[in-house]
Amino acid sequence: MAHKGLSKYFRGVAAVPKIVDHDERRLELVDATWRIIARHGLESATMREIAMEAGFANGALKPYFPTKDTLLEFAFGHVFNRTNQRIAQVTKGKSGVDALRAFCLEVLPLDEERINEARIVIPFWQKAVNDPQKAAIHQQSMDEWLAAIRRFLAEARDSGDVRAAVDDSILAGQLLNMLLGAQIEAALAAEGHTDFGHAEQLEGYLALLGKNTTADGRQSGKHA
Amino acid sequence: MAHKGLSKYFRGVAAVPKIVDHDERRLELVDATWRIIARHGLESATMREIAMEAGFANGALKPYFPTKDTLLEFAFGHVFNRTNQRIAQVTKGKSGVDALRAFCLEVLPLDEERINEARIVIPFWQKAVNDPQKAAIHQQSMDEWLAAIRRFLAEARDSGDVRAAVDDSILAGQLLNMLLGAQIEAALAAEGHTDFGHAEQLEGYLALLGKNTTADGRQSGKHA
DNA sequence: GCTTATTCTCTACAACTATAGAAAATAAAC
DNA sequence: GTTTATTTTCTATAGTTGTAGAGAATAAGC
Repeated sequence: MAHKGLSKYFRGVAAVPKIVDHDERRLELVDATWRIIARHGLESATMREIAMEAGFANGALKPYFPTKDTLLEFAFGHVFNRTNQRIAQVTKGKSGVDALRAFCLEVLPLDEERINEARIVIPFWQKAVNDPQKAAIHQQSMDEWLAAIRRFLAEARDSGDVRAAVDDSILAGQLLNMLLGAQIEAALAAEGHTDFGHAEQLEGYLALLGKNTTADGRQSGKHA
Repeated sequence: MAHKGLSKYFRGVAAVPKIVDHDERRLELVDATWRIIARHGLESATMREIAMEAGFANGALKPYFPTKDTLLEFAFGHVFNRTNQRIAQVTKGKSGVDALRAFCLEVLPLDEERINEARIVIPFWQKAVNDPQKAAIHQQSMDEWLAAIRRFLAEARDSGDVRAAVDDSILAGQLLNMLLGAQIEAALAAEGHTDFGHAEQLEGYLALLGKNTTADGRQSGKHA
C-alpha cells in the first residue's frame, strides 16, 4: 500500500523526509467522501467536491488515489472494515445468543452514525450490481457474517437458547437478509427519523428461535 | 397524464388524428429503460442509450417525458406497480398463511425476471436516499405491504397457523426486511446465479411462526 | 396529387466530468 | 538563506451529459 514510501533512503544525501503519511491521508479522504455521500448522495461525490470537503483543491487527490474508482472502492471497503472492527469489539468474550444479539445490534442502523453508513452502503450496492469486483468486497463480508451467525447459533443451541426446528444455515440467511433490509428502511427514511423498531424486531426474532408457544397461546421460555 | 391529448377535437376542421398512443409509448420507453438498467446499470441509462434501446434517436423521448428525472421516476414507480399487480393476482382468494406465502413468493427474487427487477430497484433506492419524492413512492408500497402482511398474520392467527408470542407488527417488519434484503443478495450475485435458498428461508420463517419446539428438541406442529 | 397535424431525427450547446500535468508553494536539512 | 524533495494549486483538455429546437419525415384526410 505504501506509495513512493522509501525513496529517501535510496539517495546519497539525506533528503527531505515525507511530510504527510499517505495511508493516513487516504483515510482522511475516505472520510470526506463518506460525508459527501451521506449528506448529498453519490452523484454529488465528484473529485472536486471530495477534495474541497477534505480541504484541498481539485487535483490534490491524485497522488493518493490514481482514479476516482480507486477512491470509491477504498472508501466502500472501509465501511465494511469499520463495521467488522466494531463487531469484533462487541462480540469479544461473548458467545451464543449474547454474541448474536451484540452482533446484530452493531450492524443494525440504530443511531445517526450507522444510519449514515446505511446511506453510504446503498450507493455501494448500486455500483456493485454491475461491478463484480465491488460485489466481491460485499460478498466476502457477507460470508464472514454468515459464518459468525452460524457459529453463534450453534453455541446457542448447545446452551439451549435456540431450539427452533429449522436449519441454522437457513436461520442465518434469514437474519442476514433482515439486517440488510433494515439498512434500506433506515437510509430511505426522512432525516431525523432514527427509530424503526429494529431492536424490537431483533428481540422478537431471538424469541422465535428459543421460546415455545403453547397450544393455548401462552408463551413459555426455555425452561418451560 | 394525457399529453396534448385532445387538441384535434378543438379545431374547426377534422385534423390528422393521433398516430401513437402516448400512454402506451411511455410504457415502451419504461421497458427500454428497465432493460438498460438491468443489463448495464443506472449509469448507462442515458437518454441517448434509452432512446436507442427503444429504437429511436436522441430527442425522441422529449414529447413523452419532458426530463430524464420524469422518465426515471415513472419507470421506477412502474416496477412497484407491476409487482403489486402480481401480488393482487396471486393472493386473490387466499388468506392467512396461504396468502402470506403467496405474497412473499411473489416478492422474492426467485427467477430471472424478478432478479432483474431487483437490479432495477437497487438503483432506485440509491436515488431515493437523497430524493424524498422517490422515497415516498417506495414508502407507499411498503406501507401497503406491511398492512397486507399484518392482515394475513391476523387471519393466520385465527386459523391457528400462527401462534408466535411476538406482536404482528414486529413480525411484519421482520418479514418485510427479509424480503428487501433478499433483493440485495440476488442483485449483487453473479449473472446466472438464481438459487439463493430464499424459498427455504420463507418456509423456515413460517415454521417459526407456527410450530412449537418442545423442551427436548422434538418439533411439534399446530395440533401438538 | 395536396394539406396539415404529428412525430422523429439531427445538430447544437452549455454544463459538468475525470484526468493530466506544468507551475507554484511548502517544509525540512544544510 | 539555499537546496531539494514533496505537496498542492491551477489551468487545460477530451469526453459525456441533459436539453433545446429547427427541420425532415410521416401518415391521414381531402
